[in-house]
Amino acid sequence: MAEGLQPQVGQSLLFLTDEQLRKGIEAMFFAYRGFTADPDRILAQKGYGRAHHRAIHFIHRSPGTTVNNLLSILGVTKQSLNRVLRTLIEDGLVESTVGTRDKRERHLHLTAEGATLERALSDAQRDRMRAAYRAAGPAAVAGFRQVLEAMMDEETRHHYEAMKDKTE
Amino acid sequence: MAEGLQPQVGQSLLFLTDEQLRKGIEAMFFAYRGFTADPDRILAQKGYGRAHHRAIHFIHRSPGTTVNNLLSILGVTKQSLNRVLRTLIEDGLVESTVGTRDKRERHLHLTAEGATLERALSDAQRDRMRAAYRAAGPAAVAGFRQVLEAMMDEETRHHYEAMKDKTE
DNA sequence: TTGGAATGTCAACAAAGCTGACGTATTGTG
DNA sequence: CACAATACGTCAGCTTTGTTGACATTCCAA
Repeated sequence: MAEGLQPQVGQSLLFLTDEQLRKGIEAMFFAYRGFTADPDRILAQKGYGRAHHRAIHFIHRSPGTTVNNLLSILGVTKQSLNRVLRTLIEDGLVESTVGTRDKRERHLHLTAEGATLERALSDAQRDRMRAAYRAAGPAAVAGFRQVLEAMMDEETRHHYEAMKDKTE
Repeated sequence: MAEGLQPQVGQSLLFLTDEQLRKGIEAMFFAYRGFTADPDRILAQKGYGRAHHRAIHFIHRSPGTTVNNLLSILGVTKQSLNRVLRTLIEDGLVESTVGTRDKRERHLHLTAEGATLERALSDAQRDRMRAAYRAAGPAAVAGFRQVLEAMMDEETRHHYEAMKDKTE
């Protein structure tokens, strides 16, 4: 809508045409399906869904995290998260312990069984990611990350940045 | 799980470490939320959801497409798509016409009102995309697309490729 | 011409999001 | 201390969007 109105400065803005943007949008849609396909298959066997995967991922990522913290990372309501956490705790994949400093808080950890599932899920997802990275090469990967980061909401980017340097 | 076992060839495989892959996975998760946030707000006002957006997008993209074709692009069941299409048709955003050659088929088009909503949705989504592209630059965008394409399922990539060159 | 394949519709159910209300335990503050 | 705020859990009820199963219509080929 806007691009057609401005003169192109050399060829440097060709990547910003509506057509290029539309392709990017569709690429994002189709790629995200591939991105979730492998874990989805594993989850379906166990009777879980993507919501369980997300909880498991971020508990693994930040062991001992509180419910509230998880809530703000996932961007869902506590009722919604609670439904998922309850089943994971009942099934013995997640452990919830009362906080020592603040007893209102619950600290979340994966049990051995939970860690096993986490491993299976992230192995599957990483395998595809690795294949894509390898096919595209390091320079493309850097660009990939740059664009994704620029696409995030301001607040979301803070969560992302905060976790970025944890283990490097 | 696998990376630690192989010797790194110079520094060229550093981008394939589990840690790098994990960051890519989280970037994908967080970015996708941003990617859908703007259209979601518009849709919520009108009482629609993401499924309506996807239908509208691809009908706009391929006017006259059949239900079956749309089905294979979207990767959902016909019953699920049908519910969405029915409301869009009832609300006068989409027109369904019986096929002339094969009367079993329905050909789908956007009405003027449907095209207006499509415009609003894709403007919003493109605005964010454009900002991200502009911030990252043309080289990063090329890499972004490369990695996304490599991440798609084989069959999905065919859909993507088929639509790629339609208007260029 | 008739039976099977393809296309699309209706019904009922499940996962996972949401809002709103409320209970309980704990913490912090005036 | 009294009381407000915080953290968490839960119940009820609704919405979106996916699923399977059953069925009507249409086409095509034996």
